[in-house]
Amino acid sequence: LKDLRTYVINLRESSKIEGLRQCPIFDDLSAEEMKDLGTCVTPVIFSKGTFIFKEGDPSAFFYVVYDGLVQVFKTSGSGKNVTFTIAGRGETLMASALFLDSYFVSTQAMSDVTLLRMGRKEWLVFVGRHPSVAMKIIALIAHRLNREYERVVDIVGEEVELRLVHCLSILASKFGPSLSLTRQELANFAGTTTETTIRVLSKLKKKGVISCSASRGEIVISDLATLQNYSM
Amino acid sequence: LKDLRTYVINLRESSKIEGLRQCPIFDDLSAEEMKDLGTCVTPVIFSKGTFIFKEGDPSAFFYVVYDGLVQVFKTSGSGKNVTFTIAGRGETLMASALFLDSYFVSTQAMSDVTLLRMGRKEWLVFVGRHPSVAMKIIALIAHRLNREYERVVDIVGEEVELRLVHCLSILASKFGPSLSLTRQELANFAGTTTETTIRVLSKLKKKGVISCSASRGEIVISDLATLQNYSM
DNA sequence: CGCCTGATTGATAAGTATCAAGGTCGGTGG
DNA sequence: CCACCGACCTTGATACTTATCAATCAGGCG
Repeated sequence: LKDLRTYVINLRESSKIEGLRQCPIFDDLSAEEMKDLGTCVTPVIFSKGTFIFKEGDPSAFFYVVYDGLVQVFKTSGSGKNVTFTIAGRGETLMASALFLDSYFVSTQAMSDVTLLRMGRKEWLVFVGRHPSVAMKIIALIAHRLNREYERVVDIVGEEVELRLVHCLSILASKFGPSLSLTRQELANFAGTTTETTIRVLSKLKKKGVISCSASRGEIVISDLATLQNYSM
Repeated sequence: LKDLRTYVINLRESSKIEGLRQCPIFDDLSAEEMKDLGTCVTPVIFSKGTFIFKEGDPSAFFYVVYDGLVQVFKTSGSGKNVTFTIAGRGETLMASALFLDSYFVSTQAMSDVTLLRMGRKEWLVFVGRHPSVAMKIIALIAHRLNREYERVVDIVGEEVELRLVHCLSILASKFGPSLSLTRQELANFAGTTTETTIRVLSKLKKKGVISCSASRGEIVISDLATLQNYSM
């Protein structure tokens, strides 16, 4: 059992519903509707490092993160990984991909992760019956799209230093000032190399923006305000 | 009247509906529903070079391109433009932005352009009443999002040459082998400079992938197949 | 204690942007 | 009709940013 990397678990109905409530796309649903939704949903655990799905897999399940962190990324032709987002509690794993035939990104558990999942068919039917959810999904992807547009502008127009600062800023406003990330993971997120990331981080450390205690897969941001309107 | 850069025109109801029909998000609507939609829509002309809306403007209108080409882009802090897409007949101009408070990209007429537009409020009500449209929109943005993800992977992981080839490939499969673009416009699309674009194009010309007749704001792709599985 | 992963630093090379200078085409106005 | 002007294209030389390669260091875990 110990080696099993993915397994279904039991969770009280109330916990499932509470988990779903974390997800803003369901904000407009009544208690009744949430209860219905809860019955369609199965909790699943993926242990650290497991792939939840891979790019190109047929899109079979809708997922909401109940607990843990999941990395969402693509791998380039030359084998580099680019991380697009790190999903935490209450976030969906590409809710929009279910509207296409296959997933267009890969997802991997960064820690042991509990997810709530639902078959694609049921999900599509559910969304079709709840326009409010559909509209929230649109708003959500619009945000994502904008973020990617900004990332492209950043990569093309700005220097690595600024890009890394933006990434840190995004991550810090989502997860707080203390980030559990290796330099490698941050590099993937910013679309650069580990070495360059390290060099920039030391620079930022000198300027006092990030803390010196940053070691072994941890980065601590001491001055978020400075970080956010940083301009080299 | 000649100097007026934006003006409302009249169009027969049947033409409006025909224009809307070009847009795949309305595929599932009945003739009746299309007729209703048609009455909510106003045709507007923007002359070449005019901005239809700018990044940050409150999102006031939903637009479908009836005729002409529209550039969708963002401008970086350092003043560079990055083009995300070139919208032609039947395409929406960021249908998803209407679900946020403001536009997150700018749009500019690349030629004289006729658009069909509809107030934001009516649009949101309409989508709320037609789940099929909402779901098509989700699928559409999912595609867009995927394309941006791919673009990021390209920029980070591949060389300019390959990136330009991808851009040409995308444009050619959309607009045919003969593209009316200046090198500058292509450069913005690929996220590089005019000079680099030119150098790559001459290289491709030597290899016979694009035609020599490519001059004065025109690029002719002679061998799309080779282009599509090009690998330097 | 030794191994393995992640962090760090330095030297070097490659890819592109930038800057500079000309060339070509098309249109406009005298 | 011709000459000029401006927009676009082209080419070359140079500089800068960042990736790559190589080597070392540090800490946790079996």
